[in-house]
Amino acid sequence: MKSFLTLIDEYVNINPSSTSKFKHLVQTKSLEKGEILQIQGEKNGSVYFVKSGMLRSYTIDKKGKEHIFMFAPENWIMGDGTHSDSPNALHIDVLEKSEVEIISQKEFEITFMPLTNKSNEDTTTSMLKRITVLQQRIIMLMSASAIERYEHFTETYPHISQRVPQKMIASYLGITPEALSKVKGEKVRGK
Amino acid sequence: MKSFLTLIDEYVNINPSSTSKFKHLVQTKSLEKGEILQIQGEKNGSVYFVKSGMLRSYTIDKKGKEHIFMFAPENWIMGDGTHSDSPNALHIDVLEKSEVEIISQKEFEITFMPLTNKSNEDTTTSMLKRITVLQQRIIMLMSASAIERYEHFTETYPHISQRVPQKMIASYLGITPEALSKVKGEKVRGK
DNA sequence: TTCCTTTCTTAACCTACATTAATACATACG
DNA sequence: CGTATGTATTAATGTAGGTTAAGAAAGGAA
Repeated sequence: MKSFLTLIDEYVNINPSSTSKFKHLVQTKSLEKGEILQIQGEKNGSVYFVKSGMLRSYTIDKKGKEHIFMFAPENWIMGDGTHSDSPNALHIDVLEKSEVEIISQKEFEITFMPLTNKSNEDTTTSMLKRITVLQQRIIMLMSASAIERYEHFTETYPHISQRVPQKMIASYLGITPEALSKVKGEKVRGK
Repeated sequence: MKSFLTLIDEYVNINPSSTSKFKHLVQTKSLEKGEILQIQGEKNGSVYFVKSGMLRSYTIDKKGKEHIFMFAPENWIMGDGTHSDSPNALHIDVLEKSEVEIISQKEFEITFMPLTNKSNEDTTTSMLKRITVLQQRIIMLMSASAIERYEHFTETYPHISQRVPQKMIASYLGITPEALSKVKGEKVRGK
């Protein structure tokens, strides 16, 4: 995955006339662990390219329970997933001290995505990939047991599973930390 | 949602030079209930626009259990969701006698999607919508009980829930038909 | 280092949903 | 029409994972 500014540079090399038309859309920022970037239900959505560190997105349900939707370590893009004029579906916050590039969701959709569609096929392809990943997650949730989902997660995202607390992995998998600890123990011992 | 041929017509009106360059990509077909259109794991993926009737997609897990992924009634597009050169993630078959427009997934990605991106923003927007729907389904699976998911489904897709057998709704929700029958009964009586 | 907070584990008990099986009902078909 | 096949309901029993609670381990800050 390329950063926003990288994609803009590539585009500007091809269309030098538009030199600084795009760069001001993107803001580079340092973020501290614990910072809250956006709130579920509000409308100030942005899209983040993570240069270093890690972000996460999550929902809080009616019973007050937190469900992690995704993790975004370096070189990932994190966004709300909904359209820019509907309220945010997700909270987004910072898990590790991070460097990010930020663009408002509206500009991302209106200005940035059409631009990348012309200079390369990146955006469309990455949306297709995203859809595939979401599909697989749904299939997992419907058909696999807690321990199977855990093993799939650690195999698919080893770099993430080693960096976040286990209770967050549990939240991503849709189970409680106690249940995860239990099934892990059962597997190691008797299986 | 517009049919493939409608989108091609709109494009050809703007670019008359390309008149019959695209139409031969799309095949219109009548399908009988029970026909199997594609098999999980194979590589002959197509994308279907449903003019009438209904299709469904589903996986079969290791234990042989079927999990319905989505229903596609008239004016919906049904596809595998994966990239054209990876094996199909899903089975697709026919729930009701249907009329469909068919395009191979490869042509859909290479020829058709770029075309619609130029003539209108339809494809990108509809991919964003698709992502939103998948996200909501994941959140539902992680945070809502069986009866809550059932009610959400019947409210969101009343036209579908009245046309398919209840056991298929259960399969879509990720529970057994027996469990669905039970929670519905409990709700009607004591609540 | 020491204290404090967060995270992990274990265990007892509880609940939502799965499994199995029997019965009733509906639909299709020869 | 009657029989076969698919669908829905109900009930008995099983189980994965939730809840609660407490102690152990690990990490952070002064």
